[in-house]
Amino acid sequence: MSQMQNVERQLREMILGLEIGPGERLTERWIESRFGASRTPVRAALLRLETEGLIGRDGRGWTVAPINLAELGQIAVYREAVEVAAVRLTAALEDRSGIDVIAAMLDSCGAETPREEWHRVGLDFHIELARLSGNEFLLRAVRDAMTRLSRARWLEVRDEEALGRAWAEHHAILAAVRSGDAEQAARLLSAHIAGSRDRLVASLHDDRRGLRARGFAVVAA
Amino acid sequence: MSQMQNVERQLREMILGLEIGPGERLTERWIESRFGASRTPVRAALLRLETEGLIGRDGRGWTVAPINLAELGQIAVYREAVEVAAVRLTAALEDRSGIDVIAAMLDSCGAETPREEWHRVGLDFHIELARLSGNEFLLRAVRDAMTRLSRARWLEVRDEEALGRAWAEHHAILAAVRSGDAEQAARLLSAHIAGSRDRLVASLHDDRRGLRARGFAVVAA
DNA sequence: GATACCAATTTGGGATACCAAATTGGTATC
DNA sequence: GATACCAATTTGGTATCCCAAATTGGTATC
Repeated sequence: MSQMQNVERQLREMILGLEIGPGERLTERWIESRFGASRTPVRAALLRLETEGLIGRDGRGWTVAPINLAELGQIAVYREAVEVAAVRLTAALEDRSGIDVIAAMLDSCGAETPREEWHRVGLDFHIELARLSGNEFLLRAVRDAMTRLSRARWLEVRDEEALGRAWAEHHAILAAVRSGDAEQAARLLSAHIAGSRDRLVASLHDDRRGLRARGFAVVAA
Repeated sequence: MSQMQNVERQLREMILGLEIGPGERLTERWIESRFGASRTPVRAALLRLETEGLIGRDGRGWTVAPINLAELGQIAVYREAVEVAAVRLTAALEDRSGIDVIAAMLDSCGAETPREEWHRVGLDFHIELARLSGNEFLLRAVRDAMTRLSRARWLEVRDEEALGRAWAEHHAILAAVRSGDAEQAARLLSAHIAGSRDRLVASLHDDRRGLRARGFAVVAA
């Protein structure tokens, strides 16, 4: 594993895990000393994370991307387009057995499952569903969208009932795809994404003072 | 303009302009001497072009991305999803006057317009149409897709009739968007993209021997 | 006390040196 | 003539050094 991949992976995890807060300033020298790498791999990693949208340039200097409520809305539109396209492709496949693997992944979450696991499974559901389409670009788009949504979803206040509803909606989508009903799958997926977006934006909007108090930059919609 | 941006821009133009052929090997030292920059900005530029899909790693070393017919098919599916989503958004806008600017762009191409200009306008039409949606992610996706298609479209054998048909289809799409008929616009755009893909892949498939003779790596569908 | 100004520090951009792995070219052996 | 092997070269990965611009902190002036 090269130093650049090392720095990239660890820095991404720190950002996605909110160990480095949204809006925080980053200096190449700090990263250098933090991970024990020289500036060359550090800069390479920063360039890559920039294309992922996790960090951005702030004039001279680097900044962890803030939580941007308007952007979250645009991402929802974007992912709806690509996820629906992917699910339509998958529903038209002859072999849709990959669905069962995803269903098993959902079922691995129970009442005592830690919150981190729910979070990961919730993201992976959409990524793995897109993967079944066999289209690399749709998959990449969904993965990219989920990466950008990851931090916001982590900050979202979700009760037991919301988790259960998402779980049920996921299963309903899978059932539609399994039966080959592309229209039904598209309908359910669209509704799921729209509802997910509404709850997410509403939650962050309501909590924005608390988030800012924690040092997290939140850009209004 | 930083050296990194300089190298990135010039190298991108050389690749998209086929001055460096698909499949060709690149060494950091050659780029360094070619553009008079040191390795630091060269490496930064290579990392960025890699995320654009224009170059890739070939174990140890860099390779200009080959023309991949299977990939072109996947890109068509991807761009159909995002372009249709964008056009639906645009058709629902109150102010759709941006359409006229795009129409003027199309009309600036006439019988004596050089081929390069037709090529550029053909790509920009889709990018600018996506921009009207106001969704940054849809725009980025379309721009990315058109960048990846650019070299292949340049290699496509297009007769006068094909150019005229594309021009007419573009105008028909604009007319549907202007009238606010999202369904019609989506239908026309889908058909346009599918037809465009079929002609492109067929043309490159038929010419693949000639392309390989020119030193261009062509990966079969 | 406010402000204009200057020096010291910090920071990102770039250049260069070094290294290990891989490639290459030639040579000796059979 | 084919092949195995070794040295020289090439190449990407990394560390380090230098520089100009920007930021900062203090100081002198009004």
